[in-house]
Order: sequence, then structure tokens, then C-alpha cells
Amino acid sequence: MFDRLFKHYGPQHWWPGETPFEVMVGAILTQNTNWRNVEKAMNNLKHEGVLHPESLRIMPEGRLAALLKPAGFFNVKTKRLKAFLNFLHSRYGGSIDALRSTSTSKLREELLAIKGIGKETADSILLYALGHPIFVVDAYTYRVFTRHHLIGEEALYDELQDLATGHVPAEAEHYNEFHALLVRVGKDYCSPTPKCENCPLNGLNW
DNA sequence: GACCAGGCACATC
DNA sequence: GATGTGCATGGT
Repeated sequence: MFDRLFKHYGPQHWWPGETPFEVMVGAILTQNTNWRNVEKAMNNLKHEGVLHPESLRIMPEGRLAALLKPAGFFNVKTKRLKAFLNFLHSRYGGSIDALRSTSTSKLREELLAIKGIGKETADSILLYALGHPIFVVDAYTYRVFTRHHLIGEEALYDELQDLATGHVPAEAEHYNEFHALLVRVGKDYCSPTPKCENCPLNGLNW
């Protein structure tokens, strides 16, 4: 599946964020939200010159919520982003570099303990912001895997993650590319109403 | 006007 | 443990 997708699409260059911190913010803002709307909110933050841990951390919630508006769920996401920023400040002194030196499993536990950060968001931060070798499961992953009967529809996050983990070289570069490719084929062909004609995955034998 | 978009926490049973 | 619900904007 990986080979077929990579040959068809080529490298996807994920995550579309310029800095690790930007990726982390994007991971929270994109929860159940189209990336285009996330970009609008991110641009609001950039134009205000506040896309930095401390700027956002000390910003009044009302002002932050207004800037996050295009991303939807803006009141909820304001709380969640604040919770993450407070964690970054209190536990790591606001330093991304300090974050880097933490082990994958320890940091994942810490992220999951933050209210508003679940498994997908934690794993997205680990992989796409910090380069840890971990596979990110999302709605597209679920759709592609279940439609191809690689796993049952009742499968949970960890089961999808384990399935991918067991079949992809254990390197961040591969987890990064595989997830991005799954999202790409999901958007193009494996949408809620599938359009399987011309799908690059046609004809594969599992 | 309906449906969808790179979730998560919380209440309830 | 499983299921249902609120959160909200913007594109198609």
C-alpha cells in the first residue's frame, strides 16, 4: 500500500508548518476541522505576530478566541491551546528544545494528560513537530483501512496504530509519509461517498 | 440547506 | 466499555 501510494503521489512534504511550535498549534486547531480553516486562524496569529509560546500564553482568552474563530470550536480550542501552552511553560520553561530531549513514551503520557489533547493530537505533535517515530491514526486512516478490510470497523485507535506500526519501517520518515499519503488517497478517493474508479490502490492483493 | 472537515471530554447507561 | 452529545466555522 505504501509503495503503491508513494509511486503514485510522491512525497507529500508534511506537516505544512514552518516551525515545530507552529505544527503543535496546528495539531490542536485541526481537531475535527478542515485544514483550510485552520490556516486562516494560523494566519491571524501570524499577522498579529503572536505565534510564539509566551505571546499566546499570556494573551487574554477573549482575544485569542477571536483570532481562532475561523478554525471553528474557538472557545474549546482556546482552552485546549492554553492548556498546552501552560504545560509547555510550567514543565519545560516554554522551551521546545527542552521538549526534544524527552523520550517518546514519557512525552506521549505527558501530552495525553493535558485536557484537550487525545491520542491523535499527541501523536501528531510527536511525529510531525518533533520527529518521533510514531504512526498517527485519524479519520482517513480508519476509512482507508476499513474499506480495504485490513481491519474491522469496530477497531480502536491502538489497533489501527499497531497494524501500521507492524508493517512500516520503524523510522519517523516512513510514518510521516505513510500517514500523509493515506490522507491524500482518502481525500481523493476514499471520501464518505467513495469514488473508487482510478484509485491507485485498485488491484492490490492483501 | 445538508453535509463534511486530519477530535476530545464528559454524561449516562 | 459502549454510546450519545456539545462544540462552531466555512467550503462544497
